[in-house]
Amino acid sequence: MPSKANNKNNSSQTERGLRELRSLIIAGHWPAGSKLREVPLAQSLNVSRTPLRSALLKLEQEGLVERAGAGYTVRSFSIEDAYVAIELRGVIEGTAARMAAEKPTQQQDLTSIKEVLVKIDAVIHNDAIDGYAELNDVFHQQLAELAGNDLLKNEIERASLLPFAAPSAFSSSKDDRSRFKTSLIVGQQHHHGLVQAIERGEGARADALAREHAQLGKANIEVAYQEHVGNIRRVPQLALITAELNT
Amino acid sequence: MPSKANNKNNSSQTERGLRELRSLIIAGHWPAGSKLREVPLAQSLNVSRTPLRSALLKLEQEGLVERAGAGYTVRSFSIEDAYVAIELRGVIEGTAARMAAEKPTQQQDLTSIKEVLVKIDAVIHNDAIDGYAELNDVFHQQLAELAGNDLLKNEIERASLLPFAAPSAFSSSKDDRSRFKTSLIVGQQHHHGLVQAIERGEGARADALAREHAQLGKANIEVAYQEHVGNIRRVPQLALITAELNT
DNA sequence: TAACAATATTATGTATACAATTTGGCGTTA
DNA sequence: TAACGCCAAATTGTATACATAATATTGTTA
Repeated sequence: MPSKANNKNNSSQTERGLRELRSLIIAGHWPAGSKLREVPLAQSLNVSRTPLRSALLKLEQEGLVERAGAGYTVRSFSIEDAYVAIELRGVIEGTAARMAAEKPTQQQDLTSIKEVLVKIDAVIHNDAIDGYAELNDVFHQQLAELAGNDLLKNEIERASLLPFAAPSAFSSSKDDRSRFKTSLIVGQQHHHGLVQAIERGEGARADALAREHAQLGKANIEVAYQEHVGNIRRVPQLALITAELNT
Repeated sequence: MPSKANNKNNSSQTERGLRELRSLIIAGHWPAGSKLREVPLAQSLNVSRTPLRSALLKLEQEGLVERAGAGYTVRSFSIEDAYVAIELRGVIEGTAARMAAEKPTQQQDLTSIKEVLVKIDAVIHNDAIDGYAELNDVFHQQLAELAGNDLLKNEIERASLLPFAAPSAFSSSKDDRSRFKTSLIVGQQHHHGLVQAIERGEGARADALAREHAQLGKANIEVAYQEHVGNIRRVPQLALITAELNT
């Protein structure tokens, strides 16, 4: 029987538990700092303790939970943490963009990322902004690959893991449609500039554009935060941000 | 009985297995790409499969092993990977230094890092360069804390995990003592400049100095690589670097 | 002889019983 | 009454048996 996907990555207990636990945490199902008890957690997720512990180790690596003596607690994030995470993603993406620009690049290396650019142009032109988030993620993924180094690509993926740090975080806000469309247009301008800079070997420009591009994410989070202050649990990506600073 | 350290972090099976397995891998005990079988590995490390699997998950996070279908293989690194890892550390440390400079800094925040500076000055003046590596690590740790954000501090630590990426990698080379001492003197100049830049709020300078400081690591690795080409297994930090590019 | 498929073997994935440690509470004592 | 230490309960750490999936091998067929 031709089962396309290998079992390990999709339907294993570890993977199921990881996915469900991750989305529960991101959704703010537990207040920051909550202790996660293995036995009741395993029961409610319908897995045994062994795959649950694997999932917890993975989530520790992703930064969503942290050890506290024995066992794990849900990690708490301050709004400053969110800014720092976005800043870091921008800095690392900038490094990748610079390295991509500084190495000899063939025309064919840029064909697929240019196709994504065209698609995003169309999405914005048609006001079909629902499809934007996915295409934006693809663009950033392609960008990460242009430097031609797996280690760097992995670090970019890692820097995009936290829910408020991802390139497409907050890209579906419906509160202020005109501000949001402006953000899309400016962001796409950054995208075009990035590809052009890489094509021309302009490393410093590519770096600067990637960093400035990440600033859009900060602006988005800031708006979302100001609009929902005192009620941030309503915003999916802000659910696990506590108003106070964490120690 | 006053056991100072908590058991979990030092004498647990997981921790023991992790430490031993890590040092075996770093020492190049297995050729890159080797499959790590759980049962024989567990036997040779005198732990059961459960803590071994925890250790493997941790090592995957550290980047030393990677999944390959079922189970893990020893990750292979190219010399370019080493350069990228150092570059990344420099970039992230640079971001931390910049943020430290850009935030209001009290005099007292800098007292402990300045003490480290004085100690390193003494070590270099006395030619007691054996103590340099440890003090250098402390300096970089203090630097990571000056930005005042745990998330950033964690990322710096992470970027310093790979054996060739650590701040003090190659800092005990005995092949070319005079070149090495030059490297120390220049590096310490960077250290002084970094603290001064942070003190004066010169963010761009702090960033640039941290990046340039990391370049010393690249230079060291390059020398070690050139000297031992075809025989890199002799150099501890280069043991798991394959001459060829990895796919 | 080469390629495919069935099967046997070996590996990892999972569940659970047990051990060791942590944690909270209670009682005693200064 | 507060603090210390001890004890008990609960929780995580570890080992191992079993289930399931991956891999190698062997036989058959074109």
